[in-house]
Amino acid sequence: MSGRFQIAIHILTLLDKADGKLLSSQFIAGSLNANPALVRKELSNLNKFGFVNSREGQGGGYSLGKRAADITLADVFRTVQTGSVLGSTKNQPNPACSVGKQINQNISKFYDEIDNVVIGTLANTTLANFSSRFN
Amino acid sequence: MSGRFQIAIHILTLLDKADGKLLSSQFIAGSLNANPALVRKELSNLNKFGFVNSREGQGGGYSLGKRAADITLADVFRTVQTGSVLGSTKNQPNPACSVGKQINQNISKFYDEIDNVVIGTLANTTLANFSSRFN
DNA sequence: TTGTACTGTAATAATTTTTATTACAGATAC
DNA sequence: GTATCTGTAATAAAAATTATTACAGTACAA
Repeated sequence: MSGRFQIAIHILTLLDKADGKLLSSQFIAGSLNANPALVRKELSNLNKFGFVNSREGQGGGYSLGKRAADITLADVFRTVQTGSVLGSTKNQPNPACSVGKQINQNISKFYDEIDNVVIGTLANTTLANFSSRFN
Repeated sequence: MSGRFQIAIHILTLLDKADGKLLSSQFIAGSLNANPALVRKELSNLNKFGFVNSREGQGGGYSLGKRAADITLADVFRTVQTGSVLGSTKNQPNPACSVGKQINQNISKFYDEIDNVVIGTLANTTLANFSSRFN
């Protein structure tokens, strides 16, 4: 997987600490040491899920869209999740082989179970909780 | 993450089904629909961990190095694991920012916890169990 | 109403990671 | 000795990720 989850968490932690004050993508990118356009893209995605508010124009920027106590890391994870945490499952095994024929189905089902365990665990931590670990 | 875990599981399932009979990397690659050299590389890695035996020369090939009931998917996962299941943590945030300064440490610790949950769950399934799901 | 400082988003390029390919030395059976 | 394997390295191709650039749209403020 990419580093998107970490970026999303970082962004949301900053916004929580900002306590309602708007932060610009440039400021956030400065903390992340990443590209403002990339950060805006992630912010745009978080906005789509309602975890972030944005205001355009001069003096604009971003703020949390929900209370930090009402955002779990499972929620955040879902915004960036693409495949399974155990890896890609896009092999195209040989259907003439009895194992090859069934492996994708068996792996998929198994991977889904693991993903659910991960999400269940992530749901135990809120943004407020995570954020409180910073001085 | 890459597709290595799936490949490793696929290989081991084939070897379990082969029931001691040696399989060549070419045969395995045929089932995986992947490259023999890549498969040998993964087999070589599994061998390093003792989960696979190999025999060189004509008529050679690979077999399981332990009983399928004694190999858990957590064991297999460890052979291919590089970073956390939640993604790479190689950002270099701004140390001048109070969040940036501490985020890597906090994320690392948190990611480790999740990885442990995953590994704990994977430990509940043995290769024998997984393999039995195939007709 | 014009300039300035933002977001939103697309297009493209650079980088990194993953996978494939090729090659060949070494081992073993026949 | 020759054919058939493994072991491994070097290299190339492909895919995914991240960075960069650009610019239209929006809002504020002088």
